[in-house]
Amino acid sequence: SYDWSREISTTHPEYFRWTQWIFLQLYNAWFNPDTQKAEPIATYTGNDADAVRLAYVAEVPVNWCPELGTVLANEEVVDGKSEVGGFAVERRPLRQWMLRITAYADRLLEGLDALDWPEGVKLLQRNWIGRSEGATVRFQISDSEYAVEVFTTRPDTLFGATYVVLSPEHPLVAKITTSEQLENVAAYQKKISSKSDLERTELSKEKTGVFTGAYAVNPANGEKVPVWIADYVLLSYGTGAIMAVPAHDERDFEFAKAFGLPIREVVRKDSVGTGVPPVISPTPFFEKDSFPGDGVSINSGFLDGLPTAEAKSAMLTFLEEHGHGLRTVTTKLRDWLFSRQRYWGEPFPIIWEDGQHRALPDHELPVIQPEMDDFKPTGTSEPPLAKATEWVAYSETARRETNTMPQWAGSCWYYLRFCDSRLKTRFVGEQAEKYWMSAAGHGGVDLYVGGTEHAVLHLLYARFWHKVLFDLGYVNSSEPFRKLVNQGMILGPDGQKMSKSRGNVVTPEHVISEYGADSLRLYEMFMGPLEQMKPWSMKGVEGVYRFLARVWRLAMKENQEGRWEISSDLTEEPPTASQLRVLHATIKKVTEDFEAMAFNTAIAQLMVGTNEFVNASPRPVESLRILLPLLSPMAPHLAEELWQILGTKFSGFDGRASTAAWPVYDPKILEVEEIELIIQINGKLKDKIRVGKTSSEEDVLLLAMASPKIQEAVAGKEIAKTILVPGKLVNLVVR
RNA sequence: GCCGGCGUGGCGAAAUGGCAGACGCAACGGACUUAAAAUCCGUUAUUCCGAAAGGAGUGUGCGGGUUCGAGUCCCGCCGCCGGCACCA
Repeated sequence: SYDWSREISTTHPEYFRWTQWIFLQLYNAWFNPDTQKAEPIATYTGNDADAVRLAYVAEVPVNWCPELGTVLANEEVVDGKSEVGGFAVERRPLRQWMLRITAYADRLLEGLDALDWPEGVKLLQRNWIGRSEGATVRFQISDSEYAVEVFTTRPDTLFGATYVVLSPEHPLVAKITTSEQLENVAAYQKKISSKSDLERTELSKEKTGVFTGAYAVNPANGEKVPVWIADYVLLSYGTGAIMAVPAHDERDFEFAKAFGLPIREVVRKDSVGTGVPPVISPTPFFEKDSFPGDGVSINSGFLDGLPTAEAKSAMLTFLEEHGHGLRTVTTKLRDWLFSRQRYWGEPFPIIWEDGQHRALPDHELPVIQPEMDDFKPTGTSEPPLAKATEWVAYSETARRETNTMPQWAGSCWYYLRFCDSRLKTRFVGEQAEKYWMSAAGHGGVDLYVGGTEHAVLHLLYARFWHKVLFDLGYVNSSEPFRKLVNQGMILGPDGQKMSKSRGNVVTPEHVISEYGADSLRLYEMFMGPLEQMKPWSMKGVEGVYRFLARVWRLAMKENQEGRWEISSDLTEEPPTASQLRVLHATIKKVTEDFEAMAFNTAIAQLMVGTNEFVNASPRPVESLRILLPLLSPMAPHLAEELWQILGTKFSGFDGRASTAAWPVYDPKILEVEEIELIIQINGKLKDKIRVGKTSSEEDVLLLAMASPKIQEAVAGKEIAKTILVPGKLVNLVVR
């Protein structure tokens, strides 16, 4: 049941004052690469603190929709137009608040291993972080002061780099393009800039690009290779430039074929992993395919004969020794764009003065946005709060930050607030945090149930914030959510996702008014495994409704006047031996299934337990003392009501809630004198026998052989082997 | 294309490598009832043999394998669902 005294709202000032406070902890901290931890900014000894803060300001390109007057997320932009309304969206650089989540990439990755999360969700986070190891390699532009840096995971293929490609938006393009190519390059850039990211990736098949006229020097062999621009290279990943090795990269291969660029083989598949290069056979290849796999280096000078792994490290050593490159790790993860141009959302506790930002002191929190008649977008890139001029004017010379935080901010730490939701002096009490979040050695929330849609959003953001709070000593656990379970979606009766347009939506209100909340809850748990998607069925609800009615009639009987009263069949006589066994089997199964969150099978067993007593007359009241508490967590209204009613006549139904009387099973009751063994011949079931539970193996075998069916089956055959699994079966292998 | 999940009766589903289909729905038959609803009892994977009692065989998407024994473990396919997608 819920403890409503802990209810919180992330939009309440008493809550979001602490969201703002946590933001200030990020603002006042930096990530120390030596300790791999966040530390107070005071420990930073460099000369530009603003360049290392975990919360910082930067100019970044955003999806700006002039018509809607707001920035849109990538997901909200379709084919270069806004998803809502279909208005044009343009890329525009804006001054934004960013959170340095990339500093935590390695720890966010490593931390996943110890988490009890579905592998699928862990994988989504791993892919999202997208860590890859490789090298940045410097290519000097010939006859120029400039050099281009590329990132590659395959430094071993450097001898096969036959051209270089820059992203069309790369700043170097303007500097190195020759006058003859200027027009072509400009036209191509213009064409690309009008495309959204989505379009650029969707039309992914056809490779396009333009030669810049410039050449770069391959640092491995001194060769001059042409420099191109192409939209298959993304500015946002790596260095925004690549060395193209068409023989060993599918995309480079397609591009090279399209534009007639040279293809040079530098890796051969080795023969059976011996590391020895195969006898060079006539080059059969590059009619159709590149070879992106590992092998042995060829045509590569000092790398020749080395397997890929060794060739990589030899090349890295060479690059570092000669100042041509560095070992580098890149991630797909970008820093988190943390500001929005919206009225709602937590205002930043930040003041601007003389072009400098600074934190508000803690005692001025919470910062609450003013009441505004017109809180709509301004039509410019100015946030709506900029119109509240009185509020913005913090002092004669200082102005408030007018951006607000995104909707994710409040949910990044709410689980901590639940530990201590009313505390005024701290975001969570130290003792409360220790008590609730440090259980079972690991810490973090014991069990978190939610959908997969949060995999790389909320679940990643919250882990990031939690690790910062951990580093700064505010919490005791390094991870927020120790165990995660994804509940499956309930589909419409047609097996399709519920949606208004399909007309297959079933509302809980409708079900509750028809069958009651107990039936709704019980059916949802009975439908199937928690993690699984499953279709709704009204007939199924009726089934559990009938089951609950049976439980009711176990205790109650309708009298002549049509009123329900305690059934006269109920007796204090103890249950029969077989009834008692069913009851204790039910306790065992329900208790264990609850631990495993296998609610569907727990309910099935409760049905078995109930059915055992439906026709019993007299009916031992002990059955209800045991069954009601087991049912209570899933059908609390019914269980509690019966518990109270029976308490007026029988002992043992005391005033406490029925769940508090959770029974414990007695293993002795579950033991049986005789067990049924199955007898198989060559693994196929042939007969069953009953044997005493203490029977010796010899006795069991004799009994098995005595069975007429077995006699018949083995007649005239040789028994080659006998397998006896105690308490389970006898298997005779015959020939 | 890559990654992940899932394929078991008419349906939702059970099954530490050991009796496949628990439990529920639907269907059919019966009891109660003037009747219906409600309730209770029974049958219900499939093929074949048998008048019946009963018996024999086949079955967990497909094909192999490991094992005394495979729905379960391994290899290779097929299908459905979800996610990512020019990440160098």
